[in-house]
This record gives sequence, structure tokens and C-alpha cells, in this order.
Amino acid sequence: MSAQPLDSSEHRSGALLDHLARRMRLRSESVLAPLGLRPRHLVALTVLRDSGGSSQQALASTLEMDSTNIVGLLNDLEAEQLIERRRSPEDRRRHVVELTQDGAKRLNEAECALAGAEDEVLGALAPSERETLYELLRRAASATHVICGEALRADVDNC
Amino acid sequence: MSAQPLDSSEHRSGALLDHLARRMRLRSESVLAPLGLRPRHLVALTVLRDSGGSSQQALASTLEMDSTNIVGLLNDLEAEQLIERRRSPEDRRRHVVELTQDGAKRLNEAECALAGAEDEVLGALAPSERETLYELLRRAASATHVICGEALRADVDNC
DNA sequence: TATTGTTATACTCTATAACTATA
DNA sequence: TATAGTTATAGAGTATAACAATA
Repeated sequence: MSAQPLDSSEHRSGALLDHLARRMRLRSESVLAPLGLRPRHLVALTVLRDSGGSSQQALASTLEMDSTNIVGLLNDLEAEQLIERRRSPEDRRRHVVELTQDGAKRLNEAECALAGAEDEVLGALAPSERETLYELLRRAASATHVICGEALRADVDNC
Repeated sequence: MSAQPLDSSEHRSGALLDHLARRMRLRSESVLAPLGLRPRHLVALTVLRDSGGSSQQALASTLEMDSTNIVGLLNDLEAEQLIERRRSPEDRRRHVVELTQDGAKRLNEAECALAGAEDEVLGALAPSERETLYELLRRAASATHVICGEALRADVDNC
């Protein structure tokens, strides 16, 4: 301990981040369950909507998920006809994955439900603070990788 | 869509939170590995230091972890003599868990390593912004449960 | 030969149930 | 009877390896 505590506070945010993310995930799972979706389904749907369609590899890369896990994820969504897989005409190895109308509709509903979950978890923060938090998270996330606000954002005018 | 986009931006922070927490965890795992620790070990050590000792149940409650998982976690730490388990004299069912000197030392080293991981993950944010982020996370986290800044905080004067 | 998607599989994480020793 | 800690175990999540189709 030096005499001057001037700089002082380097705070570790890692554990807090982990803790809060876990709570958010648990609450999100609860509110999404009635819609037959899980949080991971939602991020996939969101990226697909915002990108207007994507290959499975591209999706894996955007979500920083292992591509083998994308398969089952899309199987779920396809079984409920929320997405469609088509072979790409340009490269027949590729699947072009796109949202269906049902998918877009379900996504809207899910986003409304999620807003409720966030209200619970972030209820201690004022709206302006929540906006600040969002902005900080978005910048930190987009700095190191492709996934950024545009892909993970949702404006909800529709609840 | 109504005419006035006034309120507008309700942004979903859930996916961002999850994404960033995952990155932080991965980086933390990397920098902690040489010290023989994992992120979960660190939060346990931190809580034990800040609380000055705790029963395993209390620890489980603070960390919002299942108490059965605390057992293995403490086994790891005890095997490296970073913590001690003693039967409580007042209630011999209870274990009083406390940090050893080695544990306190290892915790310091780990916190320095973690600071590096955070620099990587949050590098896009200015110091003042990181402080703001920390403060928002802390308030959101402490609102709903016991785990709060004091328990998960680490001032590092010692790197 | 490399790449996209797929399957099978192993490994980790977490939670549930049953047991013990104390209260 | 209830509680603290422990063990065994099953389920979910995630990653690795091998394979088929296409480039």
C-alpha cells in the first residue's frame, strides 16, 4: 500500500458481468418458455432478421458459436417453421437460412417478453442508465468482434 | 409504428450481456490457468476474504450456487491449501471456511492477472467508462440479491 | 485438397436424490 | 423432524472427430 491512494479503484467487473448475465439468462428462459423458445433461439432469429439471411457458417461466426451446435439450433427453429433452409444456387454446399413470416412474428412476441425480463433484472437502473449500460456493452462487444449493436439490437415499438 | 418515435430505443441488453460475459470468462480462464485457478475459484476466494469466513451454505447462498457444487469447489481450494475447513464449535454440523495465507496471496496474484483479462475485453472503453460500467453492474446486481460490490470487488494496489 | 453441413461422441457443468452426522 | 455437508448420478451444454456432398 503506497501512501497515495490516488488511482485507487480498479474494479473487477468480470464476476459481476457473469453473475448478472446468468440472472438475465434465467429470467429470459422463463419468459420465453411459453413461446417455445430459448435465449439462443432468439439471438439466432435476431441475427437472421437483421442480416436478411445467412449461411450456417456465417451465423456460427457471428454468434461465436461452434458450427456443429448451429445445426440443432436451426433444426429447432425449422421444426416450428420459424426459419427456412435452402441450398444456395451459387454454392450448393451452402444453406441459405432465412426467417419466415412466422419467424418474424414470433421474434416480435419474444422481444416483448424479453423486455419484461430485463425490467426485472435491471429494474434498479433508471431508463437513462439502462441506455448507458446498453451503449457501453455494445461498444465493448463490437470492439473485439463482429457481433455488435445492429445485430443484437431490438427496438420495440411493437409491444 | 406510431408517428412519434420519441421514446424509441428500448434496447435489449440481455444478449450483449451474455456475449460479453462469455468472452470475459474465456479470457479469465486463460489468464487464471497458470495459477491453477478457474473463475469460480476466484469468486469463492474473494467472498471468503471479504466476509472473513463463512459456512458452506452461506457461501452457496451468496454465490447463488447449488450447495452440492460448493463441495467440489472447496475441495479444489483445500487441496492447494488456499482455504481451510474447520468444524464450527457452536454447531458441529457446520464447516467454517476461511482463507489461508497462501489463499490470500494467490488471490492477489489472480486479481492482477484478471486485470489484464479485463483490459483485453473492455479495452474499447475509457477508464471512466469502465468505472461507470462497473457501477451500473454493481447496482443492478445488488438490487436483487445479496451479492454486491463489496463481495465481488477488488481494489488492486498490489500489481 | 478444402469447405459446408451433418452425425456421433466425449467432456464439462449443474441440479436432483439419497445418505451421514449433528441439532 | 430438520439442517449442513457429502456422494452418486442424470441431464443439458459445448466441443472434437469423422463423414458426405460439393467446390
